[in-house]
Amino acid sequence: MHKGDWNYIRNLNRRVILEEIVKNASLSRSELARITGLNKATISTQVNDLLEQGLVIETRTEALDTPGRKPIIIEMNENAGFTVGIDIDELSTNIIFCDLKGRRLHQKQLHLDTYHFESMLDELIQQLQTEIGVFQNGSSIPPLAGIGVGIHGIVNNDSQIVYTPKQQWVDLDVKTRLEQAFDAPVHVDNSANLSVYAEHVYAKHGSDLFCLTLYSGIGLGMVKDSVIYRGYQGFAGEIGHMIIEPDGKPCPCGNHGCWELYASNKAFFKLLHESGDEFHTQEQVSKHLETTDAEQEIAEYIFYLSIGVNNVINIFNPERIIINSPLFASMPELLDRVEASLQSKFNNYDELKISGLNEDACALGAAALAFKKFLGVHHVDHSASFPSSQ
Amino acid sequence: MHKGDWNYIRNLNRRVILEEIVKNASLSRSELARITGLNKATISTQVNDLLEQGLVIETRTEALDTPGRKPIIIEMNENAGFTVGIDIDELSTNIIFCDLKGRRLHQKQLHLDTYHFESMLDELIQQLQTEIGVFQNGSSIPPLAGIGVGIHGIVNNDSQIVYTPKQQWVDLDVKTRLEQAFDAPVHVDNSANLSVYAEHVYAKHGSDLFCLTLYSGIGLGMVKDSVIYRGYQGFAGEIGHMIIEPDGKPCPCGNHGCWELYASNKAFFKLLHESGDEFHTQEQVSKHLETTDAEQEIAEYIFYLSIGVNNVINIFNPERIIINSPLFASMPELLDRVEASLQSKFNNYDELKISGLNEDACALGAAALAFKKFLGVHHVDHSASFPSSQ
DNA sequence: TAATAGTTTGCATAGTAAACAAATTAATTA
DNA sequence: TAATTAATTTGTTTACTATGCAAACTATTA
Repeated sequence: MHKGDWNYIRNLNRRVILEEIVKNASLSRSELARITGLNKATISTQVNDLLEQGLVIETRTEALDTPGRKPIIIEMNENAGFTVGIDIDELSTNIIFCDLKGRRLHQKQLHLDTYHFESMLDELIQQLQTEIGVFQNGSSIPPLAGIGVGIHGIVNNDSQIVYTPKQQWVDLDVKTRLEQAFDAPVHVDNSANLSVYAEHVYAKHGSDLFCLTLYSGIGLGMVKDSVIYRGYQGFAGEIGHMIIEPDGKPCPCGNHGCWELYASNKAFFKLLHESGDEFHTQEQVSKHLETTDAEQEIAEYIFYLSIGVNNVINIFNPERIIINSPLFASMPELLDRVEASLQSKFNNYDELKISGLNEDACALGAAALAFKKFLGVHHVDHSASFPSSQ
Repeated sequence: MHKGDWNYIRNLNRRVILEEIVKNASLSRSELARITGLNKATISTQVNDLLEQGLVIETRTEALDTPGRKPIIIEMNENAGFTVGIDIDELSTNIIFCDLKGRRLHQKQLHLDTYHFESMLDELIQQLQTEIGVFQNGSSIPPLAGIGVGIHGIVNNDSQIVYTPKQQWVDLDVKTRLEQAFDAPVHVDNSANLSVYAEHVYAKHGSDLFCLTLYSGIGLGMVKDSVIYRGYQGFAGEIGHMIIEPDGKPCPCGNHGCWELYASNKAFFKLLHESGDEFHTQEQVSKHLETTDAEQEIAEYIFYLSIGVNNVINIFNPERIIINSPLFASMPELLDRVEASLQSKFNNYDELKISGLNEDACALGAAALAFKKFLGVHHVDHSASFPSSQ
């Protein structure tokens, strides 16, 4: 708990005002005063400061059919900066540029050899420099406001990579290297954390939000009161290694019967494989399922997935759970079967839904994190501007 | 996010100061200034306000062997109030009186017929009035500062009882009745939440704390940054119904293989019963185990308990987990066996320990909650005054 | 005398209320 | 129809206030 002096309260109110400007695409000073409860005079001084800093701009409105002076609209200055979100996965690296209104400006998929960390990093920096150069087109307007990086592994609370199961990275520092290369603040976090953060930022805000990412493993991201839950050392969310089958399949983690051996997307592929066919992409699987009945495999998969979802619900009583999974994206009807399996009396949640962000969630969340840090706000609400390519 | 004005900042600093006075049994104004970073003048005005309100008192110190003026010690005024914590369980109701320094003043065990809610409440109110009368001895000094109530069931965020599995209470209001009877604020919460809160308040503060209560069921209480995690509607922590054995034993909740069917204290009793002997109290069990080898039952119990503990660790990456269990209280050596079973690479926690508060945790937490609300602080640290009977 | 505790005084700051200025629509009047 | 007036809303200015801060001051004690 921090002491309060006039500097503290000034920053607090600045934050409150900025958060509203971010949330509501167009606001006048008097609307800000109404929404925040702050005095009109206070709003004026604070907004004028933000104008001087170039963070926001004034624009005119269309004529209104109400009497009285027309309001001057305050909005984010798009030329004040842009953010970059990077999702470094084993096989492909997803890069998304966003403007300060949260809109997706540019996107690129890189294919880096992630097994050699240093050369991957060199390659990433070089390619990113090219992309930024093209985007800024010679000038340096808008400037780079910050970079967010998602790692599929454990990242501690100081943006340091602790461990990644796929590449076996141990204690590596991507933050410092990128900060030196781009002279902008870099924030690194676990991909599940950034995915849920993206869902949080681009969806209507509730008190809490949980996001299950089902790919080669299972990740759980949790947002409570706009804060990502990271655990004591940033290790939270290793829910894939929740044991749901004692003496079950052996897991590289050292235990038996971990959830992700049964309910990850990879586990589903394996189930199909055991029944004969081999698949490597979701498209192949979807096509296969159109013509072939795989009721038994699907039933088994849903059975185990539902066990874990039941557990998450009983532990957290979440308002909303979002499932980010290629399988569910292509077969949304499976969701009903999961919901039907949640039979416990104590299962209490408000909404279970499928992600609309899918594979881009992590990179978008990374960009949103960079944005949040750049502005110094606590809450980012970009629900008004869904991050389409346009 | 609230706006900041002079009133906000004044309360903020008042809270910071009060929290330090609560935490450190004896502090002078100048020490407060050093600790909080606030100016000496600010401390003086704020402390003088607290003195006027009668919340704190000044006492003299012993002679120090340092030069300079002796400090005036500020401490909580014990005559400013006392709190009551009530743990309403199926068979017995535990009542603890605490002073404003967190010390246990008085304790009483009541045996109420909890199956008839209304008559239980009448009886409770009457007995409590007697207890308070005896304690205050005719006068009304110290006054009753607040009452906390722990319920073994689901309590929503408005202190309303939603459901208790044992007594089958549904949608009942204990708060209003007690507030009318005692003219003091009443706060109701789930017993696992209050138990972890007690551990938090009476232990050295860390960033987070998790407490597993193993009695007839299993409860999980979570404290993060001094805030009890309650979930969306206050239903969080129903971890006893986490499924750890698919198609396992049937549970009244509607599912199969819930954790508490395998790892609650009751489940251990059942295991022993299945092997021949029947026990009803922990003393009987402890005595039995002194003479009889029950290696097989213990091994099975530890096996299932460890699965759930593994899951908690992987989901939360907690700093500390506390086990509150009659079995572990009488056989602390079992803890090593649990720790030995946590084999996952990802198991990351700092400390797994056995509760020192045991059956009193809930009532102490209830009293601490009442204290917190009474003072209007966010953090309560009573680690200096372990709540012994003296 | 030196050191430490605590108070007093005057100042700086940022928010507030209220008055004011500006801009715009709607109604009224010439 | 055109000009005037009223009403309404936005945003700024001004005087004021509460509170924290720094520094000077008083009090107390080895």
